[in-house]
Amino acid sequence: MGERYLKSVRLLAECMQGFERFSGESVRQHGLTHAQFDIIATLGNTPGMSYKELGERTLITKGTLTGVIERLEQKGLVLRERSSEDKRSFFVRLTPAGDAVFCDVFPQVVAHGKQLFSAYSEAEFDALNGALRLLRERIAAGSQSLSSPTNKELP
Amino acid sequence: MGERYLKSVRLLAECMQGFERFSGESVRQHGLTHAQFDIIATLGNTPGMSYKELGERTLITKGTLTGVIERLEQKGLVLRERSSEDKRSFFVRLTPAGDAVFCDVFPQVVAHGKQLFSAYSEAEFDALNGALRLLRERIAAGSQSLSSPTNKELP
DNA sequence: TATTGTTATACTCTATAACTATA
DNA sequence: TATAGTTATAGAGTATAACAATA
Repeated sequence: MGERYLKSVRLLAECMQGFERFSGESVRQHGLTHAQFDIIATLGNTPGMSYKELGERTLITKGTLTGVIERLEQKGLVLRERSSEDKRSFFVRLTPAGDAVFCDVFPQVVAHGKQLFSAYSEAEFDALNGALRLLRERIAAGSQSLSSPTNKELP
Repeated sequence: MGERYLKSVRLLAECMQGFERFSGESVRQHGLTHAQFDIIATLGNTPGMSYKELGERTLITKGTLTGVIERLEQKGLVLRERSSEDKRSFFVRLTPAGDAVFCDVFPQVVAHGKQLFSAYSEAEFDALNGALRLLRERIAAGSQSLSSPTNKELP
């Protein structure tokens, strides 16, 4: 079938995979797994967040998250504090050491990325970011209509 | 700190993650893991390929690949044949059952995708695909200068 | 009753390295 | 020697479900 958007999806996957080829090596060299770096990168440049929010952002389910955070805590990279508002909830944030790793690992990813994007013009940046921003919007809109079970597809 | 392309990378990751939110559920409902679906999707609509090529395309290392293929073989979804040219090498391809799964799982991913892209205009498609195609090219060019000269070209 | 996070189970993936059999 | 794939190992991620404490 002429499912045209399949090409978009495949392109997206190929680009993401290509980028992971870059970043994966740097991440592993720092003794971090993909899931662990996912957490570090999500917490980086934020004041911290709850397990729930962290799980939603990283697509890591709560049962798994407990273990991943535990290992990062043992490495001294993250900190857990009970929320004062909701005593069921934890607030997770990077320690100074965790922030140092974030700042240390990311430039390495960035160094590859810089090389990758060095040939980009202003216009090409705008085109890429514009296209991705639109896609992200549509994905977000689609997620909403899917998560509510009563919502059927539109004509 | 004006690393502008970091925004592109983040957008790319968010889009990919958003799409995985869609596809992940369908894939798991069919009893496939992410890695297994990765193999199925890579073998789909191809005459088959060697472990080596499969590993390069999916970023799954050879030691892991043995196990993943083994499980897919036990499920009757893939077939391994010794290459007649190079007797060290195997040729892996989907069985009819595997192809059925590919055709069965993919439309479900596609059904979500179709809804997602239903609001896309011709121009928006062109913009997205053009931007992604350029990015893929640049990533490929960057990869060559970094690691092995494995040249992958798609039509 | 619903939600946040923990624990338990069983399995899969992962990196790495040593191994075989071809080349 | 080099390459394609296997095996072994130890650790980590994963889905799922039952559970505790809190809301």
